[in-house]
Amino acid sequence: MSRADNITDVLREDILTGRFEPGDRLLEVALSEQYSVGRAAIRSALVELTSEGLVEREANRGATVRRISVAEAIQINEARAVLEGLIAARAARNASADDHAELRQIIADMEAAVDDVGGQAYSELNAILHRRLREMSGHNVAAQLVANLRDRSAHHQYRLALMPGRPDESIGQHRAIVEAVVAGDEPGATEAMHDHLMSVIDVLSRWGDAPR
Amino acid sequence: MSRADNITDVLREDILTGRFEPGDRLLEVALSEQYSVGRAAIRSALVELTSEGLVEREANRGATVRRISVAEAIQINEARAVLEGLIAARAARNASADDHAELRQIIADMEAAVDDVGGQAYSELNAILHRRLREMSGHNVAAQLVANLRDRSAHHQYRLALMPGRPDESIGQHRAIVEAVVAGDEPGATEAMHDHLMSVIDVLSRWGDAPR
DNA sequence: CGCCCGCGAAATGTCGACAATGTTGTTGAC
DNA sequence: GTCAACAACATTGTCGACATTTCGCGGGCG
Repeated sequence: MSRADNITDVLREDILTGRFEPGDRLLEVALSEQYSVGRAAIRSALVELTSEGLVEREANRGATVRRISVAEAIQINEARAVLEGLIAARAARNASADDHAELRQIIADMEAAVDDVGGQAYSELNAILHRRLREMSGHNVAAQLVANLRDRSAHHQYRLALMPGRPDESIGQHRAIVEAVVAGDEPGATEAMHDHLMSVIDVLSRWGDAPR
Repeated sequence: MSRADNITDVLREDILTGRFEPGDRLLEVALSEQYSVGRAAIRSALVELTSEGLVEREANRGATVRRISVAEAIQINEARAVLEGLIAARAARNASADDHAELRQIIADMEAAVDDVGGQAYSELNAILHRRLREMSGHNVAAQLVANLRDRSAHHQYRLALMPGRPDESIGQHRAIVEAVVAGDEPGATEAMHDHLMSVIDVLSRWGDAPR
């Protein structure tokens, strides 16, 4: 431990990986000791994470890990759907032949990982695919917004990855996205991406407010 | 002056209204004296505005008002286009009869303001229309993202409003948006909003890199 | 017995001073 | 005359102490 370089990234990671759970209080002095950095650094990190939507701060009452309702998670993924639709279109326009080969390889790896238990490998490949598409799109503004939205719904996303049979359902959608991108079909890529995220939203809304 | 309540809002406003111009240095001590608040408050505000994309900070080198290129302004408005498309669809779904009347009134006011010199009145009505649509949509996530994107491209937006004949061009698009929303036509509202912002992008790209 | 006031602990907010870092201007040798 | 090392300055980053606010607890009063 004890890297004072960028405490914000460390704290963000610890929130995303579940080291802190939604609703947990984030006391400045406690974090200050825990990460062995000054309280000022912690404050700065909390301000930044607040405007990223990961932390909630009330005046004079401290900070907590923001609790994301299922309804909000749905909205987040709706926003993702349209933004990633734009990204997919740009990826279809800009991707090189090398990019096409890489995307096809990712799909092949996904097919191999579909039957893995836990879905760990598939989940990572899913993250890689989306990230590479963002990079290929060249659309920095949309890419950054999506990255943030992904973080904000990370907790729900994690639980979703655990659903049995979920990889089976999404592999076809991923293949459709890549095929449209490789074919340079911009509207097709947008629509395929849209369909993919709509199916995520579908699962979320089926959850309603049952578990947890 | 001298309101220490929320220095971030004051600073943001001063940047958006051109009190500080892109590229201007934002020295902590100078701002601290100018607004009569502690340096800590200024630091906090700068961190927040940085993650909003309005301010740029380099380690040990200070903060400046972020310079937005025309290319980035185009990306910002592309992202806005898809997000506001989502918002328009939700507004079409959720707006009440009172909302419909209010939207029609705004369009009527716009028609009356089209010939005003300077475009000041029209520009304000434009802001009101978009803001009300965001509120009617009930889609908080998209609404907040769009509000931020609007701030980030405010400087270019301002110059765009000065273009002669611009209100004439956009009034029809605004009318189409409102008509689709009032009719409850979700895809139509999305498309009308998309067309509207695409015409903004069109003007921006025609600018290319000529002026400034 | 219940309500209200006030005290105190805990946490955040603020301030000032100092350390670290980057920048600029100057001096001196080649 | 030019370039490099150095010194003075300006600015951010960090730390510690103090002020302020909030909330819980308990005692006193009706």
